[in-house]
Amino acid sequence: MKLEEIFLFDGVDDIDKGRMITCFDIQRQKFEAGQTVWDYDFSSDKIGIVLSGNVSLARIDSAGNRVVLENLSENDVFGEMFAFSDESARGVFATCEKKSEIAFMKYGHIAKRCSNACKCHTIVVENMFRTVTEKTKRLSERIEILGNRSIRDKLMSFFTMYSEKLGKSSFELPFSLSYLADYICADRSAMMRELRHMCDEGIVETEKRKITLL
Amino acid sequence: MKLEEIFLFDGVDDIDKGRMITCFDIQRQKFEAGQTVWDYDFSSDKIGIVLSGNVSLARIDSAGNRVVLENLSENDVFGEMFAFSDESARGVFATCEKKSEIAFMKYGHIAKRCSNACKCHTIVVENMFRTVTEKTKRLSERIEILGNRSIRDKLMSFFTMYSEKLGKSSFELPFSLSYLADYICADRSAMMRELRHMCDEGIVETEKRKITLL
DNA sequence: AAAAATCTGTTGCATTTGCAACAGGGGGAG
DNA sequence: CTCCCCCTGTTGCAAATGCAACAGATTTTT
Repeated sequence: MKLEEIFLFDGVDDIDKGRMITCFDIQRQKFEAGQTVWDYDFSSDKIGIVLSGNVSLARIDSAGNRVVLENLSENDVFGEMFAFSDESARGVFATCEKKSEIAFMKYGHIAKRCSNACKCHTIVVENMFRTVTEKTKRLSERIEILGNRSIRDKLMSFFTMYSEKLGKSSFELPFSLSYLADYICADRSAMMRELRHMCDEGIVETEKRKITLL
Repeated sequence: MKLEEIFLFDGVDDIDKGRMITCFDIQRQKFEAGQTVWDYDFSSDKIGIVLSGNVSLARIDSAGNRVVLENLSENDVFGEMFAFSDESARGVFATCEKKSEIAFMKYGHIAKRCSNACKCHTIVVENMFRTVTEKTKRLSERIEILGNRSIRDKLMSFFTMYSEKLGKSSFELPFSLSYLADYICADRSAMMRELRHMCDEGIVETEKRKITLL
């Protein structure tokens, strides 16, 4: 993806876009699948924007458990969480799932107006705000799902939300069942078992990744 | 709390503050404990800022389960999540825990520059951005905790995070054990039992709300 | 001061869940 | 084609969890 296409510059006219890209001092960097983009052990006010590929933000605790916080794809931002905080984000890692390219820039360039005080900065801040807000929504949805105490309720929450989003009671999962188990933070085999029970009871119908709510 | 003290206006000089408060058309409203501030069934681009008291944002699903998404106190914002979205936020309610006062304003006033194009608008947007970012962090932390599959791991995640935040290995919980059980989305009695086991194994020491990590 | 509400703490029991282990199928790489 | 990897699907078993129910302690309200 080109830097000009980053969501951050939506609504900014081409001439200003060019200026801002220079002014923001954006670094592009390519990563291989499995590579760690950076860990947050050293504080930094850099943020990353995914230009291509897939990046996942995860935390690994002292016991070695890995919890995926976010899955990021094209035009998603990460690192804003730590831009302000003085406390370090120990144990948080950004890892590339696929071959990916990422644009890095200092958060300060967005928040503070540059010395030129260009008008279009306002638009950029608004775009950034919109993205962070959407992220808040995604995280809240996830909490809503994880808040359920049984696997069945987690699945139903997820299915219902996804089905409402698509406006269809029958749909194909956008990812593998393995991934779904990770997303709802449950054991895969236990999830499969529960899915089977739900089928038996006539609550849903499943066939591979195709789910139908009854 | 006075409107002048809202985080949104941090860094804005007094004269501009006064202007903006007028320009933003902020409505103050008082609520009793237990009262519903609003439900998001009807879409709206209003956001709320808690001036005093406590407000909790929760979702109630079709089965009647209640999952608290956020607990808000003085100077916290809510509703930004739905300011952009066209899809309704069905089943999300903001409820006052205590007697509370809330300031309402249209999101549009923050994001778009007003016709006067006052310079200080930029500061306000930055403040808003900072708050939303902090919220993102809070939500991520919660996901990290809920991501653990056992109550023990949830507790350890929470205790470790909180203890690191305070820089002490011994601390008093900022809320009741009942509340803690809700926060980690576990059954209270099961949590108490697990807490006892952890004491027996010498991992922690507990006495009422006082926790000591060993 | 009495009454009500909330919080802490405990127990038994049925159910759910995680874990470990295995097997077949499909797709991509060499 | 063959090998390898990942995904789907299943099972037995031990352990963890939720649920319901109870009781004393503490706090708040009347």
